[in-house]
Amino acid sequence: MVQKPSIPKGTRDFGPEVMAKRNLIIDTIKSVFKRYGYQPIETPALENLSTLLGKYGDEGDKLLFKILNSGDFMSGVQHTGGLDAASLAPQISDKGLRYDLTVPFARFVVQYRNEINFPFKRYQIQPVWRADRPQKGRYREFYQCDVDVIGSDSLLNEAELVQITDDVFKQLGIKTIVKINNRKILAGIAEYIGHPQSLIPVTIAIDKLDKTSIDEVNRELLLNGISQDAVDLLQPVLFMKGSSLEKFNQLDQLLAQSEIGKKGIEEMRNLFRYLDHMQITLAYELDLTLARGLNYYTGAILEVKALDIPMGSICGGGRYDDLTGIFGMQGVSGVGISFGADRIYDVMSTLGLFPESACASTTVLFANFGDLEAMYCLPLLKQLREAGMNAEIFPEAVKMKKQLKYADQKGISIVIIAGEKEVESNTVTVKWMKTGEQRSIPKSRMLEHITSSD
RNA sequence: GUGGUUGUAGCUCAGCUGGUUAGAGCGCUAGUUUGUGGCACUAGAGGCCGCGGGUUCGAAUCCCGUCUUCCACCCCA
Repeated sequence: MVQKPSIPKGTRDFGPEVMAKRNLIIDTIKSVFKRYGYQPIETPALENLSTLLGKYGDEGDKLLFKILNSGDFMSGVQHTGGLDAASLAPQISDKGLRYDLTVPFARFVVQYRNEINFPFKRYQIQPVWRADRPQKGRYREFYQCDVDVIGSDSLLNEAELVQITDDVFKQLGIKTIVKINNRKILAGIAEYIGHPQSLIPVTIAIDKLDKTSIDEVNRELLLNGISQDAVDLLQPVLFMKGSSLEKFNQLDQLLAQSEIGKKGIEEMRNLFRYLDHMQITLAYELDLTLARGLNYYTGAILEVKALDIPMGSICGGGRYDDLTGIFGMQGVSGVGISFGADRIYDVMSTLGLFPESACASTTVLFANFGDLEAMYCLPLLKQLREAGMNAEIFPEAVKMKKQLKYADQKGISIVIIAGEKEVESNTVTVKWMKTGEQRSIPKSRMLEHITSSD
């Protein structure tokens, strides 16, 4: 045998059973998006590296898949800077695979700004690629399902996104908690502890609080040049207890001197007020330790975690005030979230949340007894399909045992048996696979018999 | 990018400190049942022991490299 074929690390093939379940997730998400008035767009897998680079921080840049230029791309290369990847890469690659859907969307908005009707509500469900090292719940190619509304500052949008996650995860049967925070509050906290410049290291450090100990976090803060006094000031924030409303009241005290902090608190108060009126059924809370790395967020940030299972966030997003500014269009604010279809799949799969019916593709199978009998079946087959039923005929006149086994494994619920006897008497035998019950029916009444028994 | 881990039949795995024809369960095929799936019984097929190199009289087993898997970190969906 030749060497077995394989696929690149971190990528996957999806067989029919897996696809059925993936589609269940994606169809659910899509239908919810539509119900809130979002419209679909798609963008190319490839983007110019210039639109991708610098949007996700240094870490993100490293994780970009870069595409080699076509043709004799080495001919014009200057290697005065040495032969290392860093100096060579910009010379031999000017395209890359998209890293997420938000940045391409910002590019799209700027590019078509004159044709877009603002506020623009769009959804986008496509794969993205990251040159990460794969592990559980982390792939190099995975699907994101993004909803964003751009061109509106209203916090109603943030609230709506929470409502959407509520709808999606309720429908899929996943118990979740939505963690909400605000970059402005984080900035206020950075001001409060006297390190307004160190917003990013501070947030990254406190983001780890749910993973490591408070001592670890404090150590990291000190390592990043935060003074001991500042770390001491931070402690009451990290240990803040109580309901979201109680936390707001405490923050009022702490951040009284910070304009941006007060703005953040006000935003969150309003958001939570909206949420109260939306009758959200899943849990949501203010979580001051939620940071999120993507550095384009400026306002609300949110993340959804599945309860009952240890897994990274299955959904995340936030408000970005100036993502389009990078592409030369100022003053357009957007907010959006991204559902991780692959992680949602993993969660549902390990929790056994997929309904059995998710896999059934065909409802009715006609057994094949030979050419003559098959021709007897063909008009009946067409009749079922026209009635909207998924039906097929077994293509070979092999033993019935084999045909029934095929039906059994494919989850087909009804088998129509029409052999010599049935052809002669102008009937069909209808067999229900689940119960084993079967009945002889005049062929003219087959359709109503099958549809009425559903 | 750093540290670790894994790879044996289609799948899940066993194979002790190197020693003859590499095993099990499930699945698959055929039969018991010439027009009846699941259950049962019987028989059978199926392995470059991830790939490449090395040590040895002898390697699935030891060593090196490589790819892959999974985990922790980093970061994230």
